[in-house]
Amino acid sequence: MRQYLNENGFLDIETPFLTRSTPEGARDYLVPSRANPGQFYALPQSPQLFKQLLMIAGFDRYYQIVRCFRDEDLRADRQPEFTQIDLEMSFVTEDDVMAVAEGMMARIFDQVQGCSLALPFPRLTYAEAMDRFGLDKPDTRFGLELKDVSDIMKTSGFKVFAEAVAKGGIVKALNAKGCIDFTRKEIDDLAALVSVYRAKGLAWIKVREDQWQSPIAKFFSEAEKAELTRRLEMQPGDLVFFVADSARIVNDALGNLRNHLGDRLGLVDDAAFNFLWVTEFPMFEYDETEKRYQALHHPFTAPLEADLDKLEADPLGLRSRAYDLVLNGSEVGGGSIRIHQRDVQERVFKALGMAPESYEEKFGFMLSALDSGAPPHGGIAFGFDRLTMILCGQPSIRDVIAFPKTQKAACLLTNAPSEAAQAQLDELSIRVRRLAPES
RNA sequence: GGGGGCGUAGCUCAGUUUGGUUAGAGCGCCGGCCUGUCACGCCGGAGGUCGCGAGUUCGAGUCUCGUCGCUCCCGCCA
Repeated sequence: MRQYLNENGFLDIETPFLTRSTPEGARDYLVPSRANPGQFYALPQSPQLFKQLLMIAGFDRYYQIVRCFRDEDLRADRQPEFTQIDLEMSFVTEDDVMAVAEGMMARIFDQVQGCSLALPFPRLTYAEAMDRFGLDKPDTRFGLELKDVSDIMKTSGFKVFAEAVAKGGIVKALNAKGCIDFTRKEIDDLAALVSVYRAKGLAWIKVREDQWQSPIAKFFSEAEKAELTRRLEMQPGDLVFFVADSARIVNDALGNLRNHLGDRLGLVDDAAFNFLWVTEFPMFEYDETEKRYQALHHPFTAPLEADLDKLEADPLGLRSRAYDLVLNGSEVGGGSIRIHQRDVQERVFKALGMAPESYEEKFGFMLSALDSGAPPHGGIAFGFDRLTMILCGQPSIRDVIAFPKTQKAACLLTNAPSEAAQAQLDELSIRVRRLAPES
């Protein structure tokens, strides 16, 4: 990686770990400042602003293999401290960043796996990924694609489907080819699986030679059946699943069901490395709890030029110049072309519900840097641990991290975290509140 | 914050459903044999508070309750 990046004119530059907390994004790890009682540093979630400032300062190709910190709950592929291969380039477009990323992946896979990757990697827009796979990180090692059947179902006699469409939701289907022998219990178990993603049910049709065996088939007209058969390519022996709800729930449920079935039916080639770019992510999503828009990627991502007028008019319809690198259904990298104009950056902050005083206080240094003639720039960061995990064929990120944290973010070796001595706390002007033993 | 799984020898695990004498296997370890295959073979051996604590029972690895830990998932992860 270093060789590749050095050869391509990238300069390795370190950025601070003791930095300031930023409002957007994951929960920060805070570090108390002894010299400034009552004040705290935050460990960086990524060197995002620093690398942008480096671009503005004239370093046109930067990289860093850097530890990042996010205080969120752990998963099989998530540690609270993790390593990114972080890079940024000036005067570039998506294509330039992707080409560098592809070249680096090709080098890594050639040297580590001895396999040559086909370049360039396929690209899929976010909209198409969601439509066909239900997830923004589709595993393209197998088929089983989802099909939207909302238009057929909106007038059907099956009220659950028709009403879901009437309320602005969708109905999608997944044809599990040849799975007609699934037992009632197995189907019930799959229904339980999708209920985790808030799907209220899992409808199904077993396609027999002469008829459909299904709790819902009786609600469909002959015309509807014919159209379903055509669109879902239904053949005798097939088992077709349906979920109706909001688009978010339907995609989440069927997308995860698809991955489950792909694995269970042995459709996944373990030796394959399927890379895929997902592009044109939405700029914002709506946070129901906080009642405001949130950046899907981060607030410094440039909106798609063609959508710029939606920034105020239709924030949810606004697409961004963000891209993710997906490998075998796992997000292994993500980046974007950044905002390099102050007025656009301010409009984005405002769309996020931040008042000028607020963003001036938190990001004033960034805004004034943009004022000083920022070049168009963009970059990407790869999850090094996650990439290594996949390269090693391991199911857990802990398998490739020395001294990993447990799921409760503890280190069993050193017994960290631990209580601090009173003298240390005194120096830091920190008073610890004891939790009540029972509550 | 919520739901599930697991905790038995140094390691990986079986045994728990239907409670019953000395709790098993593979690998590893120790000793011996073999000795032109010191990552082979043969023989023998050491090694376990069955996570912890209560309870039920004549009797608990097995059942009940509690507790601790690990783990997977949902939420969360700009």
